[in-house]
Amino acid sequence: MAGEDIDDVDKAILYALQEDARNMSSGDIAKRTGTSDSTVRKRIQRLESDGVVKGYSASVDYGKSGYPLRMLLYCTASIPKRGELVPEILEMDGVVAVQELVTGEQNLLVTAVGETDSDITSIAQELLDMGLTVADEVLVRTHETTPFGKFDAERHAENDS
Amino acid sequence: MAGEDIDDVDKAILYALQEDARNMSSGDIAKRTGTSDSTVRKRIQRLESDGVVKGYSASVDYGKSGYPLRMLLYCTASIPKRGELVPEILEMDGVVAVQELVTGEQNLLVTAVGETDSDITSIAQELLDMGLTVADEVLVRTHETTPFGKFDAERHAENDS
DNA sequence: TGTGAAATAGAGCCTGA
DNA sequence: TCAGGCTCTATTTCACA
Repeated sequence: MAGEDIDDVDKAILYALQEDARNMSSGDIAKRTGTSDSTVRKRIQRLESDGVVKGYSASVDYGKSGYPLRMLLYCTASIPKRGELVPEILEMDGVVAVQELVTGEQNLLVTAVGETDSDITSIAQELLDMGLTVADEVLVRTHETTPFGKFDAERHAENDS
Repeated sequence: MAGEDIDDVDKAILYALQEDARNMSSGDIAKRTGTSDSTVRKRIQRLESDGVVKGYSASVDYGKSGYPLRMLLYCTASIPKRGELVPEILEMDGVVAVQELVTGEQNLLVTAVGETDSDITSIAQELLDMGLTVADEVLVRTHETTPFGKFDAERHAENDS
């Protein structure tokens, strides 16, 4: 019910918070949007309580912090139990992400980070112990993310009067 | 060269910043680590300049903000050009992540977000125009992330005096 | 590591659509 | 009635020693 009422100011806020969630002040965003800092702060609170903003996280280079291995583990779970398993998998030491995929097979994609192969195999073993099948493992060489472009007002400057 | 000198204080900082990069003050982290807030702030600056912390980003629920489609696009690129293409792909409107995979085939994994199918097919077309082959597309039902457990001092309380 | 100046966030109030 | 903007106070940050 808190869905589609995302206007251009909200998008600009979301984009700014994706660019730099820690150092971007409400005043900075206010300057971009032509509003006041208190308005931006209240908008952010609303976006948070509506669940549009789920949280703020530092992006860490795991390689530089001593954990050079990043792997994708493709798992198969029975359909009814798939969703219930996700929180448990997220608690596992070394798992940084879990995605439910809409495919017949290999419907859980687990991203694991570790220092050595044994860290990863340990996670794979835990997944097996939960009753999951680990169908494939792929090593990730690089991983880059970027703010969502459709929140960027600059790039979508077509329909403003 | 800025690699392995990550001590327990650094790990606690990294964990705290992954938990809540925006609202976690240096003082909060100082209380956890038994140091002072100015020490924490200087540590953070060092982690940032060393590239261990790559940035801070808001985690957005794209579904609730009007973009319910999240897809994984598995692409094949010739090995020599693969790395050079990544920045260009990240610039594409709707792409939120690109990963280089260490496999013979399907060695680029692009995560795209959109409102409708045509948003995604548009991205797929752009990838084709770059000379990439889109080998497979998978819809993502849910996507959850979590802080890296090995940075959590609580969970690894074995070798403290 | 600790201190003082500047900036930022949060709560309450007021205005206008 | 409610969202935007203003003001005041408590925190937080930054630069300095």
